[in-house]
Amino acid sequence: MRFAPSPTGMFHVGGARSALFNWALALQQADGRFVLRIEDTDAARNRPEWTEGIIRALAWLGISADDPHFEGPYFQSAYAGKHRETAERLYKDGRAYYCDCTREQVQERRGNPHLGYDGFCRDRGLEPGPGRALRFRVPEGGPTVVDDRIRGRVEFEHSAIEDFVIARADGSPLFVLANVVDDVEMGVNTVVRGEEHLSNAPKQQLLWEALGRPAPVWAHLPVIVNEKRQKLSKRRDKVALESYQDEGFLAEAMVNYLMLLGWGPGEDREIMPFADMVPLFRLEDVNSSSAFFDEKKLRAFNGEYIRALDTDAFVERCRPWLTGESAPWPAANYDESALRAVAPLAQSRVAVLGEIVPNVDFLFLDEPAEDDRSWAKAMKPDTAVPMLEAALERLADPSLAWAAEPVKAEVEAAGAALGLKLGKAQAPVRVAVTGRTVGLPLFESLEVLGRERTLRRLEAALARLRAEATGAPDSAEG
RNA sequence: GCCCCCAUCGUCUAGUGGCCUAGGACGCCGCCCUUUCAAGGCGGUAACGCCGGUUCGAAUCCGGUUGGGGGUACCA
Repeated sequence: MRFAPSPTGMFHVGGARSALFNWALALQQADGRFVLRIEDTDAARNRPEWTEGIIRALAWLGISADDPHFEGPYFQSAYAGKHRETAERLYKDGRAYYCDCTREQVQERRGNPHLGYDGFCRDRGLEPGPGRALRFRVPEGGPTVVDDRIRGRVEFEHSAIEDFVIARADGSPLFVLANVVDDVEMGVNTVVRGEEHLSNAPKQQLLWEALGRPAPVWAHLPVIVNEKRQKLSKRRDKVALESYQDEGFLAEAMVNYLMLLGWGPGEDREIMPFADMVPLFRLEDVNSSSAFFDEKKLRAFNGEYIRALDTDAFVERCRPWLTGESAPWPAANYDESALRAVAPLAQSRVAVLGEIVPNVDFLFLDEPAEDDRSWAKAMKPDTAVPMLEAALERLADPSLAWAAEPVKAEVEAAGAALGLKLGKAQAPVRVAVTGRTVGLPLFESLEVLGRERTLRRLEAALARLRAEATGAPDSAEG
């Protein structure tokens, strides 16, 4: 097994799925190896942080460098000598030849920019030299048959494969060559990669044969597409694994979802830990049609995984959003015991961990969050003012035990006196205290918030309501 | 253009000639529960691209067609 990404951008979900499939296969055998090779030969487009990102992302998915099945990372750039050596050998064996044609010359001869190389230098016997690239001599007749574990036999007529370049004029190897040379060196026997590489397979198989090695087992995975059914692109689609991680997707959920893109454990099962999938995974069972990356379903999976956590684990995993830089409240305001008190209530309400923030911010913010739409919806002066006044009066009673049930009873009673059912009566109170019409169960929230802060917020809301009523009516909002 | 891949509900898929009046999941809709919102429960919506074959019988096999997609670099 091997996974050979190129560090030319943020690590994305397609690469993650390929890595996972490779990983599952490697784990199936005691001596299975998952070789991570960073293909960094395109110096202009590589950056060290991308490489670090790949390793970090793999670790997040559970593909850990600490595992004995993991090997690497190797860096392709370190094997340049071997690449050149192999290119030279291919030339000496007559399997490749030098060519000094420019792209313009080829096009001029063929008259069509889409037609490939015409073999002009095939028999010119050019020696190595400046301006001369090395081309592989594709055999004259017959096809190369790629035996793909997912797609079956795929035939490529040699007449349709041009004599492709394997080394640039400066001697540096191209992907097709470097990739094969490294795989040969590293003893890779199974290549599982995206469908976009299918057209490289016959060329690489020819190279393996030219080097006197049996070609590896090939498996070309269906591409992952966007809603327009185009291959996911780093430019236009949200594909970075890191962005999902930042939003609060659980690695377990991401892994589970990704494994289901093109494959399934069978028996109508979907939610399943990776470890249980490993023994069940078979390349032969992988689908060959492209799959849409459905974030809605990913979210549903994530919700399932979040709800399956126990409270401690849930709190633990929410911590980065609660105590990190992004938290909207002053760090000193954070109170873990308050959080723990409402955590079970929040757990079934968040689909991604990041959503914990708007659910609990009323506990840690000095003022409730400002949400104009909520205010406009719940704070209709004719009902909100009397309701808040009544609630305030009842809740201010020092003999009232400050707990969810008694508080609920008071608010309910205050509403009843005004002819409001609890559903209506609680709305202004909720907005006054939390800033929003939706959120955690209100009375449990008030219990945790405490009497003082609750009363203060009710007063503040009432004051604002009165100010708006007596203020400039022409500027009132609908 | 050329080469190659693909084709079941909106989406991910089950299905490998009769078990299919096509199953599951996400989504969507409705109902129940309910202090909001979720979660949960119950129910519903919705698909074999098309045309020919083969066969007693086709979502399943074959051919064609249409439609998607990938590749077509001295990128990876």
